[in-house]
Amino acid sequence: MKEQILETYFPSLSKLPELRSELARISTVHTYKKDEVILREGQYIKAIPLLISGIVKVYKEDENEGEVLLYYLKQGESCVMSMTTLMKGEKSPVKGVVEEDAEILIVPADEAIAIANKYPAWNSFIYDLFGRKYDELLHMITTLIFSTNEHRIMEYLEKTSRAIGQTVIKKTHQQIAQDLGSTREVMSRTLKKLEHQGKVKLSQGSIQLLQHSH
Amino acid sequence: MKEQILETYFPSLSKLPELRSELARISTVHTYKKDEVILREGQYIKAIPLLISGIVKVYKEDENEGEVLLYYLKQGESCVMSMTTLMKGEKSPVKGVVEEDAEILIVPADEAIAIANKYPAWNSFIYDLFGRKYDELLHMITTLIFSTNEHRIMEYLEKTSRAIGQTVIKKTHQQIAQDLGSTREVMSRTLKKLEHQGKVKLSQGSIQLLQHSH
DNA sequence: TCCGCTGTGTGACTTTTGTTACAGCATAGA
DNA sequence: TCTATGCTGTAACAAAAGTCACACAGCGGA
Repeated sequence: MKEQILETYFPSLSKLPELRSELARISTVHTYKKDEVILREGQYIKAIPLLISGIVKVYKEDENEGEVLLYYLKQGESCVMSMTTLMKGEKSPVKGVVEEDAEILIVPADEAIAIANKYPAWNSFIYDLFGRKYDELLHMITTLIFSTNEHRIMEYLEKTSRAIGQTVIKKTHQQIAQDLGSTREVMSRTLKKLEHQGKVKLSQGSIQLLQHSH
Repeated sequence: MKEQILETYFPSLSKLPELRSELARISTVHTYKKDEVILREGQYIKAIPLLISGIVKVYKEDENEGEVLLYYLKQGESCVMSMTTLMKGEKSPVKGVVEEDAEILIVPADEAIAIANKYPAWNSFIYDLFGRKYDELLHMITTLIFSTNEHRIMEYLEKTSRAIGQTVIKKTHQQIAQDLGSTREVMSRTLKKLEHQGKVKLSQGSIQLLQHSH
């Protein structure tokens, strides 16, 4: 059954039957509810999570100020920071919160290291994921430097829409402000502007994305 | 001689004599002059660079606007993006420019993949580096979101000072503006402010760092 | 020494973002 | 149906960052 899950959601880890069955043997499936914190900043990594279903939000906290949404983790993904942090024996620099009820395949830390040392395919999997998330961060940086808030909010809405697989995003302006490290008033003002431009439709507690910017 | 270099600058890749001699065998040493572009955005990765000496600046370009300095690469480091990008067969999302004349150990792409598949230590090395650079990006993001320009410039000066190993930074306000994706006037104004605070001393074409912010 | 180029300083203004303060709206539950 | 509470809209102001215009300083070559 776990082999079947790996086969379906983690094809790159399943090509080698040996790796697949070893992963199936050492991992356990857990389910988490919305808003559960599965990874705390400053905590040592005890396991590598492989997402089967649901969505996990990954945040970076700032010492004194607030926190920012970095990206979402979806089906077939894992928290890349976990792997590198684990290898270095350091504490997690990020926080993971369940956004949509999630089923997660948990691979214990020491077993994950053994796997990494034994199977090249595991490293390829991690490299691939790492590259993708790294790209997202790079894109975030250029947006922060070269774009306006307006553009940034549109990208946030698009990213969120893509993650949840629908155009209606059930979030308050306050929540969006928190995810972006800004304030409610600025969000309200900017969203109104976007509505006038016909890009979104606003209602209580939700926003419908009408047009994609790119 | 290359074994000696690995031994000295890449100890984690030298513990296993077998890996060390294999790396020595397949790699070649090249020297690059200041301002040489050793890695272009949009280019396929042909080799993994391991820095022996000198400094390489890594930039991310924005489609329409400018480019931003992401971080410096120093002795004992490598361009992490190269490895993940290489594994995925994609094009480089960043640009690498020599800041101080550099000696670089070049490991050809296909050989690097073979090494990664064969030696766990190589992957540990990459994970470690990746984690460090990822952290730098995360820090950059929180600075962009939660701090002022003033703070950001201080961090830039400190980072640069650390990289070159001295407190006098030979850069014009224009160059700094480019590295940060801002404008010369804003840099001049802010630097003047920092000088009044006694944090830096300004002269033509160079800035002396007097105090560290943290 | 003088000229010219590059680099720097700065005032005045615009745009963008954040802050304060408050009013009105929507919805769930009494 | 009414009301409390949370969500949204918006004006007015403040602060930060970017833009424009121009003066002048420093340095290197003719």
